[in-house]
Amino acid sequence: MPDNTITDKILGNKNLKITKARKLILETLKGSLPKTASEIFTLVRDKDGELSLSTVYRTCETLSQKGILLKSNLIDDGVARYEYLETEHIHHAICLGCKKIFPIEDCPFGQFDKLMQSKYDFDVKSHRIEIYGYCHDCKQKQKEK
Amino acid sequence: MPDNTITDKILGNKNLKITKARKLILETLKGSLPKTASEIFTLVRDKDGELSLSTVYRTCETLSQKGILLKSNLIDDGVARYEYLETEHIHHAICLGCKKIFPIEDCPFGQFDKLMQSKYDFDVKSHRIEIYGYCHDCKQKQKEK
DNA sequence: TTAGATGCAAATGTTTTGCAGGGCT
DNA sequence: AGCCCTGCAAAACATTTGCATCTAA
Repeated sequence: MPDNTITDKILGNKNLKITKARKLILETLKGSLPKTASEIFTLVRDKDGELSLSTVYRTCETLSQKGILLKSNLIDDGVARYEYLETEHIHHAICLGCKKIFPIEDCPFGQFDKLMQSKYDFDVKSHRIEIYGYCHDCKQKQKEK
Repeated sequence: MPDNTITDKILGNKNLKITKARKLILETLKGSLPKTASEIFTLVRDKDGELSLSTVYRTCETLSQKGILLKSNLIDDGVARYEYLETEHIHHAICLGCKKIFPIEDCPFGQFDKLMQSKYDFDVKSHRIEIYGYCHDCKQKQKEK
């Protein structure tokens, strides 16, 4: 009676045990914006199961090291965030006003990796682009000041 | 007898008092790679003056908010780093092996800001590109394993 | 059965803050 | 003089870790 969900496959392929904690965290993060450990903790609790905060930290760390999640500090507020690493390539725009994170589908990076290779002898594994500015809403508010 | 160094001008232009702490920190950061608060603390101490660690934090925070420094968490090790925001546009490549940070002069970003504007109505103030991979040295070591 | 996962509580390390004194303008 | 800046020590947070218990393979 194998209930092979996508989540199970992901974990299985990386030699990771399929546990409640891992499934809950992946389901919480899937298709959503980057979240902090304590946000994940709360979301999981609201949904079904109980997970300790340290398990959230440990699990997110493990999944990040396996390349399933991406750990980042987009907002530079001293809190790490984890996001599901989609196969598609996604970057973010961060509003300096409300600190909201907007996903950006366009990646202008095309052949840059090759340049890094030839010019710096640097093997590019991944890259991240972050854009800082003001979103539509906050732009309005700025004008009102 | 105005000894108007560049540092003084920078501070003056932003309506910031010219204090020992600010000068020391700016001089320490100028033209160097991103540094943590405690690295700055040590470097300043080794050079001339005494600064408390909390002053380093407070000053870096202030200078970041004025756009003189850039605060970042490039390495995702839970420690914030501050760097002097040069007029020229510089990005970084971070080696996943030794965690060293390499400055990259090339910016492939040309007209991307305009796209952000028209497609997302997002006012771009600045952007950051981070590249993760293996530097020349660590590439060698990887092969040896 | 057994290595690996989890929960709990305590420890660690970074960053922030309150308050009193000192320095810049 | 007046307000902002700094030092010190304590507080607040985020994250990690040790150890005992549990669980997936």
